[in-house]
Amino acid sequence: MNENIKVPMPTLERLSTYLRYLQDVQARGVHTILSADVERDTGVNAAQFRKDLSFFGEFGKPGVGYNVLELQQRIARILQVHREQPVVLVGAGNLGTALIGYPGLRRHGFVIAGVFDNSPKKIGQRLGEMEIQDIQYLKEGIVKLGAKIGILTVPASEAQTIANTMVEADVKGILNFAPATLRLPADITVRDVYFFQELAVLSYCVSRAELLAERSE
Amino acid sequence: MNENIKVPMPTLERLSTYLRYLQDVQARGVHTILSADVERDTGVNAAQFRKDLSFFGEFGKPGVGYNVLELQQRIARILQVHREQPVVLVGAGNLGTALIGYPGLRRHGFVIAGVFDNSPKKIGQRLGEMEIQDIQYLKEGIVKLGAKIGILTVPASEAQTIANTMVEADVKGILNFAPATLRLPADITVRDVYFFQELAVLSYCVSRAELLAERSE
DNA sequence: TAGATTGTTAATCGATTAACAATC
DNA sequence: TAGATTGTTAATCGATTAACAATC
Repeated sequence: MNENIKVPMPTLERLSTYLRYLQDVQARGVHTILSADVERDTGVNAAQFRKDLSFFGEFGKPGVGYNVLELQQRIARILQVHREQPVVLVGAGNLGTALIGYPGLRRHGFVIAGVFDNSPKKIGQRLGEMEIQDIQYLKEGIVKLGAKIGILTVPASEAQTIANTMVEADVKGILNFAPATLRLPADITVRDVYFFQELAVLSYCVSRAELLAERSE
Repeated sequence: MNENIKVPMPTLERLSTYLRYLQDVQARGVHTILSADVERDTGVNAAQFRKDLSFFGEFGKPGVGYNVLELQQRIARILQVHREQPVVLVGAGNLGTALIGYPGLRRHGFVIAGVFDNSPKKIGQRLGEMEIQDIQYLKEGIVKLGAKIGILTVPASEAQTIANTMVEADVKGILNFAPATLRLPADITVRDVYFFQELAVLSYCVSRAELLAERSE
């Protein structure tokens, strides 16, 4: 392991898969797992799993395997999901509302601590336990909450401006649901979730599968 | 170009980015673009863009560039999003409801043609223009609609069973929002959308950025 | 034609996986 | 100790990008 090594993004993405898997096996009362188990149950190659972990230290015992609870706790700590973390959400439309109502986020340590919108109709209304705030106060609001992560569920046309405000308020990571390419400083991490892209990929693969099926008839 | 060549997944994923970009520039009244424009505006390397397209044929004129409208139409056709396509949704919870209310999907050709749930409370209720149907009739429903794409917004514990039913009904692609690893035949395409993973990656990157910031203080 | 940009080949880069020495 | 599995190195595989001949 090396403190300063750059961790590949695919490795980072797999960490949460491992975490989920560890929670599953723990719920089943299993205390020790092997990298071979991970491969069998998640589809991730066993060497891949060991290599991924090696970026962060040593986690297993040769000849024995991995302690489920310990591995779980250490991965949670690496991802900083071992404690609650305030997150700000901008855009109280359908999707934003769904995310607030999604219990999975809080269960994983992400607390939506503030909700903002620009619609006079929505401002002041309650949404779950929160009151929708005027986007005009976004910057102060984020600073006060100390949120370093923002969720963007606004129309594409507003995404860049709001993202800029978030960055001014010292947000360092943005989960972007708006179908827009955000231009932000290099030290800001952006994750795009783009439903149309997912469906378009499916659409391509499905049509290709049908083509191949026809051909073999 | 070669009819039988396997298109890399990253290429496929970028196609919808290109499509979005082309719609943007078309709305601005631009008729021709260069691969260099794509790089400037989307961040995708110009050679990457040209290489991606080369899997599907020739699209531009050397010395001139690409016709926006033509390129748009041809990519839409490759992705099979040039015409409406029925999609079935299972799980009428918060997220499912949000997706049904999301106008972006229909605008891109994906019509949610059937909604299913297992909750007696929900079955029979209206949701948008549709009535929530009993999941018991899922298989027949999918066959009747002719849906080849399914959206799964159910709890993880039910995901595998429902996915199996979808496949029995000849669904070929599944957009899976359930935090579960689906085990399906190799010819079925699955795209996982996993919010916690996205947030966990952000969480890691944010904490790392803060670490580096502290060190340089 | 001269200038410009494509499509494609070749070089580079990075991620995955196989193999094995270290170690429990 | 013998057997088993890890952590890590080396080999493979695939994707990105630079370079350039083809072509408008």
